[in-house]
Amino acid sequence: MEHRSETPAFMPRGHDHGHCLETALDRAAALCQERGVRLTPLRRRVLELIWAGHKPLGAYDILDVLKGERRGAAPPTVYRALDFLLAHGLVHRIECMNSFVGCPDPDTPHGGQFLICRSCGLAAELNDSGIVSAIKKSAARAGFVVGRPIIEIEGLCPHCRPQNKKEDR
Amino acid sequence: MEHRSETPAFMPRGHDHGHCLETALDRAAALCQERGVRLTPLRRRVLELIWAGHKPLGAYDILDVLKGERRGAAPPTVYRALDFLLAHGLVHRIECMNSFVGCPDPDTPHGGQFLICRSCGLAAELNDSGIVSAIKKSAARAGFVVGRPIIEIEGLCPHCRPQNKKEDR
DNA sequence: GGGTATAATGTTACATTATATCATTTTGTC
DNA sequence: GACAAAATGATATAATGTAACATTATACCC
Repeated sequence: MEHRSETPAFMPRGHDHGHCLETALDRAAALCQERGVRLTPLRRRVLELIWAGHKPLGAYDILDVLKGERRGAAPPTVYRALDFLLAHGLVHRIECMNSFVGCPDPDTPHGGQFLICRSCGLAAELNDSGIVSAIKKSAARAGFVVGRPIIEIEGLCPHCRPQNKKEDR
Repeated sequence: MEHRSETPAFMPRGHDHGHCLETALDRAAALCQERGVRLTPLRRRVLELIWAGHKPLGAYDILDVLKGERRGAAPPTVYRALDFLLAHGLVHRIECMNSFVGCPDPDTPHGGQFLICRSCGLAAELNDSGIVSAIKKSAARAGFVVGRPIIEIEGLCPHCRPQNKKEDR
């Protein structure tokens, strides 16, 4: 019924983020290679900026960095790169924050469900078939055919919730 | 496990929308009375405009109408009324559309799940405990405490989906 | 390697959505 | 009526996103 990924949804506090970043960029390169599309330096850089952490990043946050690095960086510069990354499942858009977060599993197309901590701002992606099937079931009862479900769950992550019952850290 | 409301999620095509509107305004008035808050003419008017149909309405769509009715209507006029209506559960915000839709059941505070037709733009609210519990269960597994779940499901409504198996219309 | 079509990016302008701030008016209460 | 609080008016600006066209880079064919 439910899917368990190899890595925890919320990474432990002191985790080796360099590894996350490197893995993400390598997978992106491989995926673009396979699909015959180009991960240009700009697109790669935007992906890298988004993967700077596990907090969703706004388009204009990205732009602010790019402005210091490229001559004519402007909104379309960022939005076009984001369009590409979104189209290839390399990042997801967090609607309720107008922000973007890296996808840890871009190989198969999917929507994903997002846990967003209201305290520290971290976001984690789930891919739980139980949630999706509950939605499909309920929607079907209303005669509705589900396309893309947007699921963004605001709350408190394991690091920020009051009594920390989690073993790690 | 699941909740069935008395009215269907998507109203039939030729339904008596005047009834929806009247009911919504009456309930809003009663609710504000109970809570000792003021449903001023402006707030009531904004609610009425949102309830003009079952399609989510943007703040600036509302503003365009208000501009023809009041001297100094400006963005804050609308956003303040919306803040009030949101705070009292009279309307919901649809994040993925930057739009607002009337709540058919404002008496008890709730988030709701929204089915949004990509063809005709109609939106319908669900309140399915199965979806919510699936989310809570999956989130708990990640050590996450759920606050407000945002669930917006894009797809095709009973009127717009290809083979219409629905009895009504 | 040069020519050509396409993709990607640069550039400018503008559209849309939302908030901050202070002034004024209205309302409830004494 | 006087006063405090709430609501609205008014102005400006911030934040987010897109349209349109020019230029540059890349892939492909010969």
